[in-house]
Amino acid sequence: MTHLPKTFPEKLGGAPHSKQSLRLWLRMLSCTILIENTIRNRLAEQFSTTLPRFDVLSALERHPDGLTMGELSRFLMVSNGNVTGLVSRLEADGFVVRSRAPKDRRTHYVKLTDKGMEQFKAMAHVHENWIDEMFASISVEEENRLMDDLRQVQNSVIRSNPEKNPS
Amino acid sequence: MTHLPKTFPEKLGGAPHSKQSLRLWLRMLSCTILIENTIRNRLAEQFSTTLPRFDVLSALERHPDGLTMGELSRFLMVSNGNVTGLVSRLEADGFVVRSRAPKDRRTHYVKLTDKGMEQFKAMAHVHENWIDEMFASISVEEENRLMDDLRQVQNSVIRSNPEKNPS
DNA sequence: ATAAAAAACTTTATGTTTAAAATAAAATCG
DNA sequence: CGATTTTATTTTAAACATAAAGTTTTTTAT
Repeated sequence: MTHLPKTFPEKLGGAPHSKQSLRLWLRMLSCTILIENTIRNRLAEQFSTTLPRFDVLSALERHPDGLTMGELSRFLMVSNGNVTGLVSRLEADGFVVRSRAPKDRRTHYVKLTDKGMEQFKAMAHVHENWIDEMFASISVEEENRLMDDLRQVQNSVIRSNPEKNPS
Repeated sequence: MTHLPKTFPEKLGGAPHSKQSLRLWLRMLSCTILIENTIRNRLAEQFSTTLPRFDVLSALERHPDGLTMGELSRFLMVSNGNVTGLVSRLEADGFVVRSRAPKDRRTHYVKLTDKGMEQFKAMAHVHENWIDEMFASISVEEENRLMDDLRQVQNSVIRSNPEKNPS
């Protein structure tokens, strides 16, 4: 169970890598949670904000022309109902604004306000330093290799799910 | 204060790997969310359950002697209050049992019931197949490399956070 | 022995998240 | 044109999640 036998009894026809993929997935997950929790704690301590709020501001900063609610939810890979609540709270705090599109009155465009941009910039710089610190003992070669391999994983996952990509 | 090496060339001149580490982190994150969402959707469709519930059952299956609430929350890397609610719901549904320790009456041991074990086994097999499918086009070499590199990342993150490891 | 501190867990308040249902506007079609 | 369908978003209800404060029990230091 924990140790692989010397003679690896894989079937010829394409048996998977035993539990190797599962272990890899669990390591990816714990690694991600570890980093996420670190960022979450520091955002709370130093900026009194939360990771989802930071993620919304970050997404909007990368799209200066604004995003619709649906685009935002797909970009962040969360449900659309989730985005509604987050944006409402951020709007109440003056960090973002919603505006209806003149053409299609169903769509709402969300944009950063000046206050939101300022707040994000202050956080982004520090946030990037946290990431740099956390990855400090990873060499550039390792980082490039990880980038490539993770891209392969993304492609593999998408390829394995032909019909619907999860929201 | 930190355990950074004495010669830390990036500290002086400027940006370390530029925004390379940030990009890597964002790719790790999107990759993880992609897989998580896939699993979440399939657990809902095929077993009418949720990922957090599956995670609890999975953790308990790996610890047949049971876990305390605190051990469980640390193992899953979630808050202790979160575990209380999850376990309460799972207990109400008959998948787990809580029992007080005779020695230390503060601690509650959580264990799988037979029903919980049966339910988990049914899900675990299918779950492993999902993972295998998602990683189908990743070679064994890539998987091993990713395992190693992600271990490096874990170590790097832990090393960068000397005082408190995030819960 | 007794008070203070620590540990294990729960509770509370707030916020996040999802799936599903509801609403509303636009596009399609007969 | 009017009916249907599709699209964009919001609302709802339940579950999930966190931090902080509270409860009970054990340990430690007087």
